Amino acid sequence: MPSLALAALRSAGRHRKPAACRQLHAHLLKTGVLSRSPFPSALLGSYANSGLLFDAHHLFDEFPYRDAVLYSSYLSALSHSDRPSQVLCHFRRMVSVDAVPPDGFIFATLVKTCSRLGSLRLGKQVHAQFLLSSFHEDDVVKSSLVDMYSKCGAVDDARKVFETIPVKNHVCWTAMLSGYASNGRRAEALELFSQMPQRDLIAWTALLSGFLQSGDSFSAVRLFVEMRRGEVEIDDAFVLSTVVGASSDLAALQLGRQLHGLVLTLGYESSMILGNALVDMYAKCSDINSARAVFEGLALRDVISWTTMVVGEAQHGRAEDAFNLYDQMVRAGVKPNEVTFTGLIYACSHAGLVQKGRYMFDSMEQEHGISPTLQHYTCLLDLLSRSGHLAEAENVIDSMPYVPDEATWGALLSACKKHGDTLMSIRVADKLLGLTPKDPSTYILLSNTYAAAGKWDCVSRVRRLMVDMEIKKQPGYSWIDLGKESRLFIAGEVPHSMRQEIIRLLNELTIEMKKRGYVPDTTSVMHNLEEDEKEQQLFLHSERLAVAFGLLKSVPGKTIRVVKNLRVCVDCHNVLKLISGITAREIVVRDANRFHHFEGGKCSCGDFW
DNA sequence: TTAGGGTTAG
Repeated sequence: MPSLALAALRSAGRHRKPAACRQLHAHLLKTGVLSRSPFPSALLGSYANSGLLFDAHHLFDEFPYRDAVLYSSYLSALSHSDRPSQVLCHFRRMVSVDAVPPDGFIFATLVKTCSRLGSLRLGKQVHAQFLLSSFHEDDVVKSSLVDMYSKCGAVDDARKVFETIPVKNHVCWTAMLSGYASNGRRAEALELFSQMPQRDLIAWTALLSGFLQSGDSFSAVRLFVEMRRGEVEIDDAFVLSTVVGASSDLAALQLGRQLHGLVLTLGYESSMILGNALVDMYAKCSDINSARAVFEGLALRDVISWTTMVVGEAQHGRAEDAFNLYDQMVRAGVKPNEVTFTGLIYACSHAGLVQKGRYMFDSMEQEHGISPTLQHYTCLLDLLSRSGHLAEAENVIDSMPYVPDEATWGALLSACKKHGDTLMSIRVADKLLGLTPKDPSTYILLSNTYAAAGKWDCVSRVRRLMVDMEIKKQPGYSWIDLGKESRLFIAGEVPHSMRQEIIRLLNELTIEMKKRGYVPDTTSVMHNLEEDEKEQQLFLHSERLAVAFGLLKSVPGKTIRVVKNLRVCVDCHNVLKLISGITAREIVVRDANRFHHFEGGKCSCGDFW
């Protein structure tokens, strides 16, 4: 009978059945076997797995004796929880109060905790203790060390530990593989992958996800195609979620649609996580209506489902929809998290809803107990400064409990420029320059600010810094995907094969635009050029080339979707509005910051971006 | 009782 109870307990934990765990707890108490090993640790583990961390705490605290096995279960449950740092307090208690020395199980859990905390320093301390212990040959601990070093970015240290494992199993191979791939060490990842004795689905997923994490979404998609050609059976939703994430990143709508089809074919449409990934994919691929349709079809929605949709609506400029969703979410009893509020304040910021944004910022802490992070302050500052409340925005920086970073000062500086406050923009630019920024766009912003104020000595200082730090202005490029054909356009470079057609169309459109009052706005061109040269530069901005290509090549009447790596400039924004009116076509542009839906001469952002 | 792969912002 006890073995049946044990099997039931493990099953309840594995299948996350909290009610069953509690019933079994009562049963174990009644039959008097609760204190008999391995019931205490098994029950504790099942409680933790089923999300009943409070019951697990209670069981642990009330237990008459706490040995290494019980500690092991408990620390493991804490290491997987959302507060892994609690492991450390209980570890100290284990050693000092209960005088239990750590064994291999405990070491593995400690290393896992360091990995979750992202603390390399602590990880090295635990590693040193492990080497001094009598468990120093434990391969499971070594595997966890490989994973910890990989996740903390110390890939070479991971490799050193990896080499000391005499018989390598799937787990340590995958940990090492993931380390190389997620830290951008592509060649070594592929080399290791080719050496693996067996490549299971987890290894493929790790490699694919590693590429995605290191920003190489193209490789991730290529790898998925290669995987599909082989004999690996997709029997869980992990790899699909990852590759759907890659198509979001690439804004590859056609690919995303195909993957959605595959998800349905393979029967994973009920996976919430995959559903969340699809919602995000459609939103990021500019098809917000499909995102909404997938969201409405989700059988179960967690905070990530709601937040993904809220953020999607916000980035598409549909602030009212974002807030309606938020109200529904709260009514449905789902507790918002810090990301939800980033999305909501962002929605206000991009719709000029200053009062509402201030209110959301306050309610985050007062009504939901979420302390604002630096990012929330930056969002608030962005909202205030964009709307012209520059002094109040600067005041946010002075009063917030964080040191402002490049993004914070950058947001304020953009707003100063927009509102023509030269004195303040110089003051902010000086602060920003003192931070030695990393982002090329910050240098462009600084250079433009100083140039506009005629501070040429500062302009040359910024230029020198760019040369010294080998910072290059990122060329603007736009990408258009017409299904059968996709094309990349770089600013100033018209593809030879279509040169005449594209230039002719843009010229014709310019004539019509001028009839409708278009005057080129060259303020965003930074070089000291003559006015007509500046206009020529604008004329060849990549998004215009891509839209022209779309107008020439796509099915008439179909929405034209373009992705741009930088922000759309003021002049292109005016031009795209006009083109959408002249050609009666909907044009959707995803730029570095948000989405613009141009239709009938207007943009969904209300010129507020 | 311990170790590998998945979804939201930036």
